[in-house]
Amino acid sequence: MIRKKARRTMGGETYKSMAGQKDNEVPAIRTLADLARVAGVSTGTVSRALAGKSLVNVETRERIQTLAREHGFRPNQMASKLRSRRTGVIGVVIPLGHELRQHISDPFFLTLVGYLADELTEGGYDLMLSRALPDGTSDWLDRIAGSGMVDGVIVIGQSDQYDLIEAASHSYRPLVVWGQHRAGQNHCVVGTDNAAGGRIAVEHLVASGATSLAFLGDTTGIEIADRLRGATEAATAAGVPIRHIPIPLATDAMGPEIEAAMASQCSGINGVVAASDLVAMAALRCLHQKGMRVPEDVQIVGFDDLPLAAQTSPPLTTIRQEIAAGARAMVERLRALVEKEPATSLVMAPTLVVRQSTRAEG
Amino acid sequence: MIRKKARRTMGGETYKSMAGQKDNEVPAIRTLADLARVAGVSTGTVSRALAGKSLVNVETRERIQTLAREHGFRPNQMASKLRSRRTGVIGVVIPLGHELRQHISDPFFLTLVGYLADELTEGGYDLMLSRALPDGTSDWLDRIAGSGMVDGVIVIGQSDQYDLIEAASHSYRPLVVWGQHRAGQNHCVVGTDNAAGGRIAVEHLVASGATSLAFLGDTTGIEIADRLRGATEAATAAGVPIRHIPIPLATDAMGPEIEAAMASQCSGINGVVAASDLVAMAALRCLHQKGMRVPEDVQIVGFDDLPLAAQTSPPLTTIRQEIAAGARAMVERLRALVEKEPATSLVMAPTLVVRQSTRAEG
DNA sequence: ACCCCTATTGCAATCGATTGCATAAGCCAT
DNA sequence: ATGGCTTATGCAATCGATTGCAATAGGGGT
Repeated sequence: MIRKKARRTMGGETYKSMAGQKDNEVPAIRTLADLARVAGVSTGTVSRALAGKSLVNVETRERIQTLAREHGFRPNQMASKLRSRRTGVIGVVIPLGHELRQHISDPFFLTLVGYLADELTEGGYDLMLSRALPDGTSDWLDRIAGSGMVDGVIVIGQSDQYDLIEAASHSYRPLVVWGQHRAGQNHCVVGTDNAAGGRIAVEHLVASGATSLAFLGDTTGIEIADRLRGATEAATAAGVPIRHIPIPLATDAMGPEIEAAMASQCSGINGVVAASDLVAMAALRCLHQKGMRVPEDVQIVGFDDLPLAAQTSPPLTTIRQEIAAGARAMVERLRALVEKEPATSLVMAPTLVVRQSTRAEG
Repeated sequence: MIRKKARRTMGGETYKSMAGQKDNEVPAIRTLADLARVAGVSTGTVSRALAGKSLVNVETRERIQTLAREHGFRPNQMASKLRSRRTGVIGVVIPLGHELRQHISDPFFLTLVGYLADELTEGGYDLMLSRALPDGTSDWLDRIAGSGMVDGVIVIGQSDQYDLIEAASHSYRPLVVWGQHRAGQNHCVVGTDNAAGGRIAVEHLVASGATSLAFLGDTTGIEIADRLRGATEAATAAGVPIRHIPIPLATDAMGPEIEAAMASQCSGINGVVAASDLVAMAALRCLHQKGMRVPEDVQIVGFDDLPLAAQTSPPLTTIRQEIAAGARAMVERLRALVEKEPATSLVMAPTLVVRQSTRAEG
């Protein structure tokens, strides 16, 4: 045990004294103080020079900047952020509340993450990605928000954590959520009018001849529940029957379940509203295997308009969510909140993108 | 000017004194010192107690931990990381060297990011996501590696930055790259044997009756170039002609270009090796529109085996890359490197996944 | 009764950059 | 020549947690 202890200590020492000297002949400049010594000025001046402040002499500033570049010096961010009380990092969290099987690699989430990464990088922020598995303790949001590591938090999808998010938003301000808006809610949300999306989908199906509908998708997530609500309303208004088939949204488990569900419950259905493009794709494939033609025998409308919706055969008619615009809006709002300014929620109108998985209207 | 200065100072003060008091009646405990005062001990003891060290009395430790939980106190990570010289953050970078149009939301990258997020979170690390647009200055890797914000860096895809990565690996150790392995390289890489993948694809196509082949995909990325090389070797060995059609891999621009390319160059082709599943999907759709049947008229083999490869119609025969296993391997290796232990590169064997876009062999 | 030892706890230096304030130098006007 | 002003720089406190070392108290052995 003593030996182990000794070894560890020595290891630490070795690390410290050798760090950065392996491939550099020069003594390696690691801190502001090092650079200050080389430049013959104080650390304060170096700090100001590197920050490009006008307080320092132009000549001095450039000399120091050149020196820093030559030595590949970059100030330690940890120290900087500690002192300036600003991290320049935004936390992006995906709560996986219902359906633990729904992996973080869900295409919709990842597409949104991609756009967020672009927007945040553009604005000089870094992006810290976390997945949260809410358990009983329910401190997943506090943990990341209160860690002192991030200036603000973006939550992608409310899952079944709506109440917790709403509660957290009262004490933690720089918080923007992708999801469903409810009247009177406190937290700033950006999302799509899901009910309208469901309605539009059904109206399109009815207009192009569908007479017996199904809604495919589990409605634990409140966004999905709202899509079903809109779809049901429109179906009722049109006098067309609609059946709800709550298959899970998890990518990997979708295949078998959808086949079982469709085999047993879908006889006579000629119009399908899918909770997402992925569900629609699974349905497409399932129908194809059963020898049903799309859109001749059954019409399908997806939801999301992911890039790959245009790549299926037939290409998918779908309800488009403006993911890129949404990402931009979220970052704008979060920045406002970080600056202590107010921000209002945004509910975007969904649009129908007609491709070839439905017939022409009329 | 004086007024402005004064205002700024006051603003700062206000922020400081009011922070965290908005929704809390209690004076809010923000620092170790605050908690120490409440608990009647020193900050050192609190620090040790929260870290769960055995040095402190069990009783005291539990009292402090309870107190911390009650007040929702969480130590400031910036300070902690500064002192302990360990950030617990891994940087994940996607260099977009060739093809700036290739968005960060490329499904393959994002799938890998998803798995990495899972693996890293599991291991107690956070993940900082960056996209890098290498320009002339070429310091994108140093910038993130030397920022002091991360313990290590994972680079997803070498793009056309192989030399820069190789160079950086000499001075920056905790670095693991997803991509192509070259003999004698210094940086630790995890990836697939791309040449073997190309070879397998061609062998399968030939075995199932293809007599005139095409390879679809731009080969600026060295991984893709290697796939083409393997494919060409196998075609030559089998005495079957193969044509290279360098369409770009960018998702959005793929549609039109692939159609133009296939229209002009693909007459007589009955076997296609795609550089990725996405390219394969585009080809699939294109052929479908032209009335060609897959696999009866043309057979297609994709590359990657993304989850959605099973969802196309017909489902895609493809060369599988072990993305999940790769992510795990990368994290394992990175952890070793962070601990100053050696790590060796890993080249995984690709496997053929036969679905319905190719005919039965023999 | 005295000394040694161990289990706890406090003290203060430290990580590295930032920034308010003080200081110094240079310049102009009186 | 002196005071006022601008510009440039240095000094030292500060951000908040960690940790080596010192100090204290209580327990046991002789």
